[in-house]
Amino acid sequence: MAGRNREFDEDKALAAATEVFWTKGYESASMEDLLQAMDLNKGSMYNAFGSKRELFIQVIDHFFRKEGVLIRALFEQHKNPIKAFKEIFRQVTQPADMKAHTKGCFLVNTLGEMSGMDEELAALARHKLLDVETIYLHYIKKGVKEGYITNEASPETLAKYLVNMWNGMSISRRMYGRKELEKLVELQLGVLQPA
Amino acid sequence: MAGRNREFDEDKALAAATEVFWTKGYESASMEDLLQAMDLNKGSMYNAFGSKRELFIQVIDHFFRKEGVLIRALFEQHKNPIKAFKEIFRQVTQPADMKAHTKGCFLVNTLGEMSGMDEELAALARHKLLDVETIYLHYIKKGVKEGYITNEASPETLAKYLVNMWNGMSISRRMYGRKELEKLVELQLGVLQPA
DNA sequence: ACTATTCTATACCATTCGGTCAAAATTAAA
DNA sequence: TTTAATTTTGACCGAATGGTATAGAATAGT
Repeated sequence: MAGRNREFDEDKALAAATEVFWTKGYESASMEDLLQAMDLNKGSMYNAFGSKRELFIQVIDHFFRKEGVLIRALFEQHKNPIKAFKEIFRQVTQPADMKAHTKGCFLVNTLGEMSGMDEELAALARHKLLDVETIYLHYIKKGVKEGYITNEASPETLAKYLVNMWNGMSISRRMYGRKELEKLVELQLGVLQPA
Repeated sequence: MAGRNREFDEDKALAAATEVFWTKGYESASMEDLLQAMDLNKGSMYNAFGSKRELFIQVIDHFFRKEGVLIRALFEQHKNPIKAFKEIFRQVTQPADMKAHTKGCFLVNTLGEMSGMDEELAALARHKLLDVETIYLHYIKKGVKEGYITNEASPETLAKYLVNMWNGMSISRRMYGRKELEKLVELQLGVLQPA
Protein backbone atom coordinates (compact mmCIF):
# COMPACT_ATOMS: atom_id res chain seq x y z
CA MET A 1 0.00 0.00 0.00
CA ALA A 2 2.55 2.59 -1.06
CA GLY A 3 4.30 3.95 -4.08
CA ARG A 4 6.66 6.46 -5.51
CA ASN A 5 6.64 9.91 -3.97
CA ARG A 6 5.62 12.97 -5.86
CA GLU A 7 8.59 14.92 -7.14
CA PHE A 8 6.88 18.24 -7.79
CA ASP A 9 5.41 20.81 -5.43
CA GLU A 10 1.69 20.96 -6.09
CA ASP A 11 1.48 24.53 -4.85
CA LYS A 12 4.23 25.71 -7.16
CA ALA A 13 2.71 23.85 -10.07
CA LEU A 14 -0.66 25.49 -9.45
CA ALA A 15 0.99 28.89 -9.15
CA ALA A 16 2.74 28.37 -12.49
CA ALA A 17 -0.52 27.26 -14.10
CA THR A 18 -2.27 30.28 -12.62
CA GLU A 19 0.16 32.59 -14.36
CA VAL A 20 -0.52 30.94 -17.72
CA PHE A 21 -4.33 30.85 -17.38
CA TRP A 22 -4.36 34.40 -16.05
CA THR A 23 -2.28 35.77 -18.92
CA LYS A 24 -3.81 33.81 -21.79
CA GLY A 25 -7.27 32.85 -20.61
CA TYR A 26 -8.65 29.33 -20.42
CA GLU A 27 -9.08 28.50 -24.10
CA SER A 28 -5.91 30.13 -25.33
CA ALA A 29 -3.76 28.43 -22.73
CA SER A 30 -2.61 25.18 -24.34
CA MET A 31 -1.58 22.10 -22.41
CA GLU A 32 1.88 22.60 -23.90
CA ASP A 33 2.02 26.11 -22.40
CA LEU A 34 0.84 24.81 -19.06
CA LEU A 35 3.13 21.77 -18.90
CA GLN A 36 6.14 23.88 -19.78
CA ALA A 37 5.32 26.46 -17.11
CA MET A 38 4.56 23.81 -14.50
CA ASP A 39 7.65 21.82 -15.53
CA LEU A 40 5.70 18.57 -15.69
CA ASN A 41 5.16 15.81 -18.26
CA LYS A 42 1.76 15.02 -19.60
CA GLY A 43 1.42 11.83 -17.59
CA SER A 44 2.26 13.46 -14.29
CA MET A 45 -0.12 16.29 -14.89
CA TYR A 46 -3.03 14.13 -15.96
CA ASN A 47 -2.35 11.74 -13.11
CA ALA A 48 -2.34 14.56 -10.58
CA PHE A 49 -5.06 16.85 -11.89
CA GLY A 50 -7.21 14.82 -14.29
CA SER A 51 -7.74 17.22 -17.15
CA LYS A 52 -7.21 20.77 -18.31
CA ARG A 53 -10.62 21.69 -17.00
CA GLU A 54 -10.08 20.14 -13.57
CA LEU A 55 -6.69 21.80 -13.38
CA PHE A 56 -8.35 25.11 -14.08
CA ILE A 57 -10.87 24.56 -11.30
CA GLN A 58 -8.07 23.82 -8.86
CA VAL A 59 -6.17 26.87 -10.10
CA ILE A 60 -9.15 29.14 -9.44
CA ASP A 61 -9.64 27.66 -5.99
CA HIS A 62 -5.96 27.96 -5.19
CA PHE A 63 -5.92 31.53 -6.46
CA PHE A 64 -8.83 32.72 -4.37
CA ARG A 65 -7.71 30.88 -1.26
CA LYS A 66 -4.64 33.13 -1.30
CA GLU A 67 -6.42 36.25 -2.54
CA GLY A 68 -9.21 36.10 0.02
CA VAL A 69 -6.68 36.07 2.83
CA LEU A 70 -4.91 39.11 1.40
CA ILE A 71 -8.13 41.10 1.09
CA ARG A 72 -9.21 40.35 4.65
CA ALA A 73 -5.74 41.25 5.90
CA LEU A 74 -6.00 44.64 4.20
CA PHE A 75 -9.24 45.46 5.98
CA GLU A 76 -7.79 44.34 9.30
CA GLN A 77 -4.87 46.70 8.81
CA HIS A 78 -7.10 49.75 8.45
CA LYS A 79 -9.72 50.97 10.90
CA ASN A 80 -11.22 53.02 8.08
CA PRO A 81 -12.43 50.63 5.37
CA ILE A 82 -12.17 53.41 2.78
CA LYS A 83 -8.43 53.37 3.35
CA ALA A 84 -8.47 49.64 2.67
CA PHE A 85 -10.40 50.17 -0.55
CA LYS A 86 -7.84 52.76 -1.60
CA GLU A 87 -5.14 50.15 -1.08
CA ILE A 88 -7.11 47.61 -3.06
CA PHE A 89 -7.48 49.95 -6.01
CA ARG A 90 -3.83 50.91 -5.84
CA GLN A 91 -3.22 47.50 -7.41
CA VAL A 92 -5.05 48.89 -10.43
CA THR A 93 -3.54 52.37 -10.60
CA GLN A 94 -0.01 51.36 -9.62
CA PRO A 95 0.49 47.76 -10.75
CA ALA A 96 3.72 45.93 -10.00
CA ASP A 97 4.71 45.76 -13.67
CA MET A 98 3.28 46.20 -17.13
CA LYS A 99 2.35 42.55 -17.35
CA ALA A 100 0.37 42.65 -14.12
CA HIS A 101 -1.39 45.65 -15.56
CA THR A 102 -2.40 43.86 -18.75
CA LYS A 103 -3.46 40.69 -16.99
CA GLY A 104 -6.28 42.42 -15.17
CA CYS A 105 -8.32 40.46 -12.65
CA PHE A 106 -8.24 36.69 -13.04
CA LEU A 107 -11.81 36.23 -11.82
CA VAL A 108 -13.22 39.00 -13.99
CA ASN A 109 -11.38 37.63 -17.01
CA THR A 110 -12.73 34.16 -16.35
CA LEU A 111 -16.30 35.30 -15.76
CA GLY A 112 -16.13 37.23 -19.02
CA GLU A 113 -14.61 34.43 -21.05
CA MET A 114 -16.74 31.59 -19.74
CA SER A 115 -20.15 33.29 -19.73
CA GLY A 116 -22.07 31.66 -22.53
CA MET A 117 -19.35 29.07 -23.15
CA ASP A 118 -19.08 27.01 -19.97
CA GLU A 119 -21.64 27.97 -17.35
CA GLU A 120 -20.01 25.80 -14.70
CA LEU A 121 -16.67 27.57 -14.94
CA ALA A 122 -18.44 30.92 -15.20
CA ALA A 123 -20.31 30.12 -12.00
CA LEU A 124 -17.03 29.22 -10.33
CA ALA A 125 -15.58 32.65 -11.03
CA ARG A 126 -18.87 34.35 -10.21
CA HIS A 127 -19.05 32.72 -6.80
CA LYS A 128 -15.52 33.79 -5.94
CA LEU A 129 -16.39 37.37 -6.83
CA LEU A 130 -19.51 37.06 -4.67
CA ASP A 131 -17.22 35.87 -1.88
CA VAL A 132 -15.26 39.09 -2.33
CA GLU A 133 -18.56 40.96 -2.08
CA THR A 134 -19.28 39.22 1.21
CA ILE A 135 -15.95 40.34 2.61
CA TYR A 136 -16.61 43.90 1.43
CA LEU A 137 -20.06 43.82 2.99
CA HIS A 138 -18.73 42.84 6.39
CA TYR A 139 -16.29 45.72 6.56
CA ILE A 140 -18.71 48.20 5.01
CA LYS A 141 -21.23 47.46 7.77
CA LYS A 142 -18.50 48.08 10.29
CA GLY A 143 -17.50 51.27 8.48
CA VAL A 144 -21.06 52.55 8.55
CA LYS A 145 -21.42 51.85 12.28
CA GLU A 146 -18.17 53.64 13.00
CA GLY A 147 -19.10 56.62 10.87
CA TYR A 148 -16.49 56.24 8.16
CA ILE A 149 -19.10 55.54 5.50
CA THR A 150 -21.99 58.00 5.32
CA ASN A 151 -23.73 57.13 2.05
CA GLU A 152 -27.30 56.28 2.88
CA ALA A 153 -27.59 53.39 0.44
CA SER A 154 -27.74 49.97 2.09
CA PRO A 155 -24.43 48.25 2.88
CA GLU A 156 -25.56 45.45 0.55
CA THR A 157 -25.89 47.86 -2.35
CA LEU A 158 -22.63 49.58 -1.47
CA ALA A 159 -20.83 46.24 -1.45
CA LYS A 160 -22.17 45.48 -4.93
CA TYR A 161 -21.23 49.00 -5.97
CA LEU A 162 -17.62 48.36 -5.01
CA VAL A 163 -17.53 44.96 -6.71
CA ASN A 164 -18.92 46.63 -9.82
CA MET A 165 -16.26 49.31 -9.51
CA TRP A 166 -13.63 46.58 -9.34
CA ASN A 167 -15.11 44.86 -12.38
CA GLY A 168 -15.10 48.10 -14.32
CA MET A 169 -11.57 49.05 -13.34
CA SER A 170 -10.37 45.58 -14.35
CA ILE A 171 -11.42 46.47 -17.89
CA SER A 172 -10.67 50.20 -17.82
CA ARG A 173 -7.08 49.60 -16.72
CA ARG A 174 -6.50 48.40 -20.29
CA MET A 175 -7.78 51.72 -21.61
CA TYR A 176 -6.42 54.49 -19.43
CA GLY A 177 -3.17 55.73 -17.94
CA ARG A 178 -2.31 56.00 -14.30
CA LYS A 179 -3.48 59.56 -13.72
CA GLU A 180 -6.83 58.93 -15.34
CA LEU A 181 -7.34 55.75 -13.33
CA GLU A 182 -6.49 57.58 -10.12
CA LYS A 183 -9.10 60.23 -10.85
CA LEU A 184 -11.64 57.48 -11.41
CA VAL A 185 -10.81 55.85 -8.09
CA GLU A 186 -11.11 59.18 -6.27
CA LEU A 187 -14.44 60.00 -7.88
CA GLN A 188 -15.89 56.59 -7.21
CA LEU A 189 -14.68 56.12 -3.64
CA GLY A 190 -15.98 59.62 -2.91
CA VAL A 191 -19.45 58.17 -3.23
CA LEU A 192 -18.98 56.42 0.11
CA GLN A 193 -18.86 59.72 1.98
CA PRO A 194 -21.08 62.28 0.20
CA ALA A 195 -20.49 65.97 1.01
CA MET B 1 -13.00 42.81 -67.11
CA ALA B 2 -15.88 41.30 -65.13
CA GLY B 3 -17.06 38.14 -63.48
CA ARG B 4 -19.69 36.44 -61.50
CA ASN B 5 -21.59 38.50 -58.97
CA ARG B 6 -21.50 37.88 -55.27
CA GLU B 7 -24.43 35.78 -54.13
CA PHE B 8 -24.36 36.58 -50.44
CA ASP B 9 -25.13 39.78 -48.60
CA GLU B 10 -21.93 40.95 -46.96
CA ASP B 11 -23.82 42.85 -44.29
CA LYS B 12 -25.88 39.84 -43.30
CA ALA B 13 -22.79 37.65 -43.30
CA LEU B 14 -21.00 40.08 -40.99
CA ALA B 15 -24.05 40.26 -38.73
CA ALA B 16 -24.14 36.48 -38.49
CA ALA B 17 -20.42 36.37 -37.73
CA THR B 18 -20.89 39.07 -35.10
CA GLU B 19 -23.38 36.90 -33.29
CA VAL B 20 -20.94 33.99 -33.17
CA PHE B 21 -17.90 36.03 -32.10
CA TRP B 22 -19.98 37.90 -29.55
CA THR B 23 -21.37 34.75 -27.98
CA LYS B 24 -18.25 32.59 -28.03
CA GLY B 25 -15.35 35.02 -28.14
CA TYR B 26 -12.63 35.12 -30.78
CA GLU B 27 -10.67 31.98 -29.92
CA SER B 28 -13.63 29.76 -29.14
CA ALA B 29 -15.45 30.65 -32.32
CA SER B 30 -14.36 28.08 -34.90
CA MET B 31 -14.40 28.63 -38.63
CA GLU B 32 -16.97 25.86 -38.79
CA ASP B 33 -19.24 27.80 -36.39
CA LEU B 34 -18.75 30.95 -38.40
CA LEU B 35 -19.29 29.43 -41.84
CA GLN B 36 -22.45 27.69 -40.70
CA ALA B 37 -23.86 30.90 -39.22
CA MET B 38 -22.85 32.97 -42.23
CA ASP B 39 -24.13 30.26 -44.59
CA LEU B 40 -20.95 30.38 -46.67
CA ASN B 41 -18.38 27.87 -47.84
CA LYS B 42 -14.77 28.15 -46.96
CA GLY B 43 -13.73 29.36 -50.38
CA SER B 44 -16.21 32.22 -50.47
CA MET B 45 -15.35 33.32 -47.01
CA TYR B 46 -11.58 33.27 -47.46
CA ASN B 47 -11.93 34.96 -50.81
CA ALA B 48 -14.12 37.69 -49.38
CA PHE B 49 -12.54 38.27 -45.98
CA GLY B 50 -9.04 36.77 -46.10
CA SER B 51 -8.78 35.04 -42.76
CA LYS B 52 -10.51 34.53 -39.43
CA ARG B 53 -8.56 37.42 -37.99
CA GLU B 54 -9.41 39.81 -40.82
CA LEU B 55 -13.04 38.74 -40.63
CA PHE B 56 -13.01 39.58 -36.94
CA ILE B 57 -11.61 43.04 -37.64
CA GLN B 58 -14.36 43.67 -40.15
CA VAL B 59 -16.92 42.35 -37.70
CA ILE B 60 -15.78 44.76 -35.01
CA ASP B 61 -15.84 47.67 -37.43
CA HIS B 62 -19.26 46.69 -38.72
CA PHE B 63 -20.54 46.29 -35.19
CA PHE B 64 -19.44 49.69 -34.00
CA ARG B 65 -20.54 51.47 -37.14
CA LYS B 66 -24.08 50.44 -36.24
CA GLU B 67 -23.70 50.84 -32.48
CA GLY B 68 -22.20 54.32 -32.66
CA VAL B 69 -25.19 55.52 -34.63
CA LEU B 70 -27.60 54.07 -32.07
CA ILE B 71 -25.82 55.73 -29.16
CA ARG B 72 -25.78 59.13 -30.82
CA ALA B 73 -29.46 58.76 -31.71
CA LEU B 74 -30.28 58.09 -28.06
CA PHE B 75 -28.63 61.31 -26.94
CA GLU B 76 -30.40 63.25 -29.66
CA GLN B 77 -33.72 61.91 -28.46
CA HIS B 78 -33.24 63.27 -24.94
CA LYS B 79 -32.50 66.85 -23.98
CA ASN B 80 -31.33 65.57 -20.61
CA PRO B 81 -28.28 63.33 -21.21
CA ILE B 82 -28.93 61.55 -17.91
CA LYS B 83 -32.16 60.26 -19.42
CA ALA B 84 -30.13 58.95 -22.34
CA PHE B 85 -27.73 57.21 -19.97
CA LYS B 86 -30.68 55.63 -18.20
CA GLU B 87 -31.82 54.27 -21.57
CA ILE B 88 -28.34 52.99 -22.30
CA PHE B 89 -28.17 51.11 -19.03
CA ARG B 90 -31.65 49.74 -19.49
CA GLN B 91 -30.02 47.41 -22.02
CA VAL B 92 -28.17 45.97 -19.04
CA THR B 93 -30.97 45.81 -16.50
CA GLN B 94 -33.70 44.77 -18.95
CA PRO B 95 -32.02 42.85 -21.76
CA ALA B 96 -34.04 41.62 -24.72
CA ASP B 97 -33.55 37.98 -23.76
CA MET B 98 -31.41 35.77 -21.55
CA LYS B 99 -28.87 35.25 -24.30
CA ALA B 100 -28.39 38.99 -24.80
CA HIS B 101 -27.87 39.20 -21.06
CA THR B 102 -25.14 36.57 -21.04
CA LYS B 103 -23.37 37.94 -24.08
CA GLY B 104 -22.51 41.18 -22.35
CA CYS B 105 -20.74 43.90 -24.31
CA PHE B 106 -18.90 42.76 -27.43
CA LEU B 107 -16.18 45.40 -27.09
CA VAL B 108 -15.61 44.75 -23.39
CA ASN B 109 -15.45 41.02 -24.03
CA THR B 110 -12.94 41.52 -26.81
CA LEU B 111 -10.76 43.94 -24.86
CA GLY B 112 -10.72 41.45 -22.00
CA GLU B 113 -9.96 38.41 -24.13
CA MET B 114 -7.33 39.97 -26.35
CA SER B 115 -5.35 41.93 -23.75
CA GLY B 116 -2.08 40.09 -23.41
CA MET B 117 -2.87 37.76 -26.32
CA ASP B 118 -3.18 39.94 -29.41
CA GLU B 119 -2.40 43.58 -28.74
CA GLU B 120 -3.61 44.65 -32.18
CA LEU B 121 -7.09 43.24 -31.69
CA ALA B 122 -7.14 44.52 -28.11
CA ALA B 123 -6.30 48.00 -29.40
CA LEU B 124 -9.10 47.71 -31.92
CA ALA B 125 -11.69 47.12 -29.20
CA ARG B 126 -10.08 49.71 -26.94
CA HIS B 127 -10.32 52.40 -29.60
CA LYS B 128 -13.97 51.70 -30.21
CA LEU B 129 -14.66 52.07 -26.50
CA LEU B 130 -12.72 55.32 -26.55
CA ASP B 131 -14.94 56.41 -29.42
CA VAL B 132 -17.90 55.74 -27.15
CA GLU B 133 -16.21 57.88 -24.52
CA THR B 134 -15.90 60.70 -27.05
CA ILE B 135 -19.61 60.55 -27.76
CA TYR B 136 -20.37 60.57 -24.04
CA LEU B 137 -18.04 63.53 -23.55
CA HIS B 138 -19.80 65.61 -26.14
CA TYR B 139 -23.21 65.19 -24.58
CA ILE B 140 -21.89 65.50 -21.02
CA LYS B 141 -20.43 68.89 -21.88
CA LYS B 142 -23.80 69.90 -23.25
CA GLY B 143 -25.52 68.52 -20.15
CA VAL B 144 -23.26 70.54 -17.87
CA LYS B 145 -23.89 73.77 -19.79
CA GLU B 146 -27.61 73.21 -19.65
CA GLY B 147 -27.56 72.42 -15.95
CA TYR B 148 -28.59 68.78 -16.10
CA ILE B 149 -25.23 67.59 -14.78
CA THR B 150 -23.99 69.30 -11.64
CA ASN B 151 -21.07 67.15 -10.52
CA GLU B 152 -18.02 69.39 -10.37
CA ALA B 153 -15.61 66.85 -11.80
CA SER B 154 -14.41 67.63 -15.33
CA PRO B 155 -16.55 66.39 -18.23
CA GLU B 156 -13.52 64.37 -19.34
CA THR B 157 -13.42 62.53 -16.03
CA LEU B 158 -17.19 62.08 -16.00
CA ALA B 159 -17.07 60.57 -19.48
CA LYS B 160 -14.45 58.06 -18.34
CA TYR B 161 -16.53 57.44 -15.23
CA LEU B 162 -19.48 56.42 -17.37
CA VAL B 163 -17.38 54.24 -19.65
CA ASN B 164 -15.99 52.58 -16.55
CA MET B 165 -19.52 52.12 -15.26
CA TRP B 166 -20.44 50.47 -18.55
CA ASN B 167 -17.40 48.22 -18.35
CA GLY B 168 -18.28 47.22 -14.81
CA MET B 169 -21.93 46.57 -15.57
CA SER B 170 -20.92 44.45 -18.56
CA ILE B 171 -19.31 42.08 -16.08
CA SER B 172 -21.70 42.54 -13.16
CA ARG B 173 -24.71 41.67 -15.29
CA ARG B 174 -23.41 38.10 -15.15
CA MET B 175 -23.49 38.24 -11.35
CA TYR B 176 -26.65 40.02 -10.27
CA GLY B 177 -30.37 40.00 -10.89
CA ARG B 178 -32.44 42.77 -12.36
CA LYS B 179 -33.36 44.56 -9.14
CA GLU B 180 -29.81 44.63 -7.93
CA LEU B 181 -28.55 45.93 -11.26
CA GLU B 182 -31.19 48.66 -11.22
CA LYS B 183 -30.07 49.81 -7.79
CA LEU B 184 -26.51 49.96 -9.07
CA VAL B 185 -27.54 52.09 -12.03
CA GLU B 186 -29.47 54.46 -9.79
CA LEU B 187 -26.63 54.83 -7.33
CA GLN B 188 -24.06 55.40 -10.03
CA LEU B 189 -26.03 57.79 -12.23
CA GLY B 190 -26.87 59.74 -9.09
CA VAL B 191 -23.24 60.81 -9.02
CA LEU B 192 -23.92 63.09 -11.97
CA GLN B 193 -26.20 65.32 -9.91
CA PRO B 194 -25.03 65.37 -6.28
CA ALA B 195 -27.54 66.52 -3.68
C1' DA C 1 -20.23 33.19 -78.98
C1' DC C 2 -15.98 33.65 -76.73
C1' DT C 3 -13.07 34.60 -73.04
C1' DA C 4 -11.71 36.38 -68.81
C1' DT C 5 -13.03 36.77 -64.28
C1' DT C 6 -15.21 35.69 -60.03
C1' DC C 7 -18.06 33.04 -57.77
C1' DT C 8 -19.32 28.22 -55.15
C1' DA C 9 -18.31 23.73 -53.60
C1' DT C 10 -15.46 20.28 -51.72
C1' DA C 11 -11.51 17.54 -51.21
C1' DC C 12 -7.40 18.05 -49.03
C1' DC C 13 -3.38 19.69 -45.92
C1' DA C 14 -0.19 20.39 -42.07
C1' DT C 15 -0.46 21.57 -37.44
C1' DT C 16 -2.12 21.70 -33.01
C1' DC C 17 -5.39 20.29 -29.78
C1' DG C 18 -6.51 17.67 -25.34
C1' DG C 19 -5.90 13.19 -23.85
C1' DT C 20 -4.28 8.02 -23.38
C1' DC C 21 -1.15 4.33 -22.55
C1' DA C 22 2.56 1.31 -21.53
C1' DA C 23 7.03 0.85 -19.75
C1' DA C 24 10.50 2.29 -16.57
C1' DA C 25 11.52 4.14 -12.06
C1' DT C 26 10.78 4.72 -7.37
C1' DT C 27 9.02 3.84 -2.92
C1' DA C 28 6.70 1.87 1.19
C1' DA C 29 4.49 -1.97 3.29
C1' DA C 30 4.58 -6.94 4.06
C1' DT D 1 13.58 -9.10 -0.30
C1' DT D 2 9.64 -9.43 -2.40
C1' DT D 3 5.47 -7.17 -3.76
C1' DA D 4 2.18 -3.80 -4.67
C1' DA D 5 1.25 0.89 -5.34
C1' DT D 6 2.33 5.17 -7.37
C1' DT D 7 4.83 8.55 -10.32
C1' DT D 8 7.56 9.79 -14.29
C1' DT D 9 8.53 9.65 -18.97
C1' DG D 10 7.63 10.03 -23.76
C1' DA D 11 5.63 7.87 -27.58
C1' DC D 12 1.30 7.80 -29.51
C1' DC D 13 -3.78 8.89 -30.91
C1' DG D 14 -8.00 10.63 -33.05
C1' DA D 15 -10.25 14.82 -33.62
C1' DA D 16 -10.45 19.50 -34.61
C1' DT D 17 -8.03 23.54 -35.99
C1' DG D 18 -7.27 27.41 -39.61
C1' DG D 19 -6.12 27.51 -44.24
C1' DT D 20 -5.27 26.00 -49.40
C1' DA D 21 -6.12 24.07 -53.91
C1' DT D 22 -8.79 22.67 -57.54
C1' DA D 23 -12.68 21.97 -60.29
C1' DG D 24 -16.94 23.52 -62.03
C1' DA D 25 -20.72 27.00 -62.41
C1' DA D 26 -22.12 31.63 -63.40
C1' DT D 27 -21.59 36.20 -65.31
C1' DA D 28 -19.49 40.17 -67.19
C1' DG D 29 -17.12 42.65 -71.24
C1' DT D 30 -15.53 41.96 -76.03
